[in-house]
Amino acid sequence: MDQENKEEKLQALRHSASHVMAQAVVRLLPEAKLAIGPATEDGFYYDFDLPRPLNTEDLEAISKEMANIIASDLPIVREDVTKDEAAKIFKDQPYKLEILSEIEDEKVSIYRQGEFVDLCRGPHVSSTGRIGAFKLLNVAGAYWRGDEHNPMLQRIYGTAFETKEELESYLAKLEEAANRDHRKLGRELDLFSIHEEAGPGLVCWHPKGATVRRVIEDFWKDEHTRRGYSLVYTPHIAKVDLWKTSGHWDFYRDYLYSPMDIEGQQYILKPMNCLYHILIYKTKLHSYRELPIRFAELGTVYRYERSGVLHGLSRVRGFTQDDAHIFCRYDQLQTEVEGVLDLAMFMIATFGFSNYQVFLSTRPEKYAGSLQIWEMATSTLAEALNGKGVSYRIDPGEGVFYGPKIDIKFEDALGRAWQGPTIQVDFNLPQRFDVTYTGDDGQEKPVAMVHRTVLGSMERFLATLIEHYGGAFPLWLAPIQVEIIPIAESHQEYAQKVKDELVSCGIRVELDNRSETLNQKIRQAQLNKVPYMVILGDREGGSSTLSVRLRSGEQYHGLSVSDFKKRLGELILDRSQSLLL
RNA sequence: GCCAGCGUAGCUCAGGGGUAGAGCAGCGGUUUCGUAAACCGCCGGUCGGGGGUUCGAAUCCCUUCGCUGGCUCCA
Repeated sequence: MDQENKEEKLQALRHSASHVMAQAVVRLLPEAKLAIGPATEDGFYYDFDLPRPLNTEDLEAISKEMANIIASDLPIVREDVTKDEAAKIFKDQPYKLEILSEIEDEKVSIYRQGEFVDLCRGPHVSSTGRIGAFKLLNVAGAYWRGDEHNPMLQRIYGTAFETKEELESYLAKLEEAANRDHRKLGRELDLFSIHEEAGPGLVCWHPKGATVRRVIEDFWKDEHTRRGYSLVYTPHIAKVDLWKTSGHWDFYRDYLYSPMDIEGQQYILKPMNCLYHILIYKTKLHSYRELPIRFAELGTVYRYERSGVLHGLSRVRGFTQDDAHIFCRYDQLQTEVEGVLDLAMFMIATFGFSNYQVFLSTRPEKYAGSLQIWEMATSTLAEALNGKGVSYRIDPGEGVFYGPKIDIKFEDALGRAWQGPTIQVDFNLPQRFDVTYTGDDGQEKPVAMVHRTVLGSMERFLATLIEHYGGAFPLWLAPIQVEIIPIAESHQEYAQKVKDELVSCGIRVELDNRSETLNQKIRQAQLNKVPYMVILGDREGGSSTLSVRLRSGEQYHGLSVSDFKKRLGELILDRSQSLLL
């Protein structure tokens, strides 16, 4: 069976499972009002308006009742009825009536299974017995129609598959994801912490996490310099007037922290770096010959995020963007965008991601700038993508109000999508801040401005990397690259010598001098996911060699220190994903 | 911010009205070991904070902070 067909079948099965769940809920809590219950990418949910909150025991009871319904194999039958008839059937179901009132067709379809009936477009499996294996996962609040002004409903999430084996492998995947959770690994591997005393969403980088971050930042800076960017530094606060001029004070206020008073002037923490880059640009007049100018900065910004959305490193209140702004002529736009795409692809590949998807977001309803300029910029972005041979999907109307954008999402080792590079054209700021250059005709012209980030933010990117690698960073990123393990005290002198030699060529080495057993030391190094364990005993000391154990289990014996050193140097230089010597 | 759940030692967790427990970690010893946990001992918590009910609260109630899963949003 082809993939698409199987996918559709699974959707129908899950949708039916959601109906069965609703039926079970109504049996147990007859006052339940039904909202909606679709299939989702990996399961299904149903939203209910219930007289009381659900708890874990309820989920068990609902599961049991669902099993009964499935066991009795009720046929699921479709009926087409007029809207009036439907209105009678659902007279006690206000949410269904609301949906009904918005359907334009004369006839609507309803699905029945036993005593249960639901307004539904379908399709469904033919009977409840066809639902192979299901599991209810959790209960969550959800606003009716996703609008926070509407009442909050209770949503039950579940998943279903044709076979028990598929369900179990899905649950195993969930468990794997939980094991790779960057918050868990961040603590276990001593990478970072967030403190209640300091405030939520504010991250402290521990030495090991800071090392990973520093390696990435150094790489980032080198790569940007190589590609014609100029690195800049700008302050963390600025007068609020700047943000009033930019329009952020009006459009973006919910994300800004309250101003602080400094000698009678109002200052805010900067929520973005672009305005400072514009100020730098504007310190002098620019000729068309100087463009493009590319200012890059690992700029730390602060945004107010509602407490409920904070999440580990991936949603925080203070973060460092790998930001850059390109000031160019419109005729340079395509080349510039192509350059950013090149850089983005290079970065994605270097960090070990192989699958990604590209989206081009076009003009939204509310927009700045003229139609022509939108048209031009959007087609320029499209041409840049075509020019690079990148296939992409269009996200209609999803552009920012100030210009169209390209978003790249990449998939991690578990197939989950993460927000990656974005490239945004901006018509708004150059106009508001009068950002111009002098053309070859001596006339002042508006610059084309591009905001772009490749990694997103250091915080979120590190979260992605931690989960992608499950904490087992490739050699070039690993906070500790080599753990030296002397077997007994008598080997410490040789161990120190080996350590010094590796350290002298820039390798990050730790020597485990503790009075512990070999097994214990290996175990610790394994748990810390150190790429190489160098084991030194009588054999090695006597022959001036090394025994190396990889965290993946392979072993090498009789290596010379110089060969090991040389090989590590190569692997690090290549930013290799492999550890094999 | 909203709904639900959860906060007990550095970590993982047990205990659910009668003066706080385990394992790991840490510390002190002993052990000097060949590829994922040596042995013995010790230290460690005003049970997130505040208020209340009670003779008595980690336990029940209220409130506040934080975390988790969602909703909304997003780098």
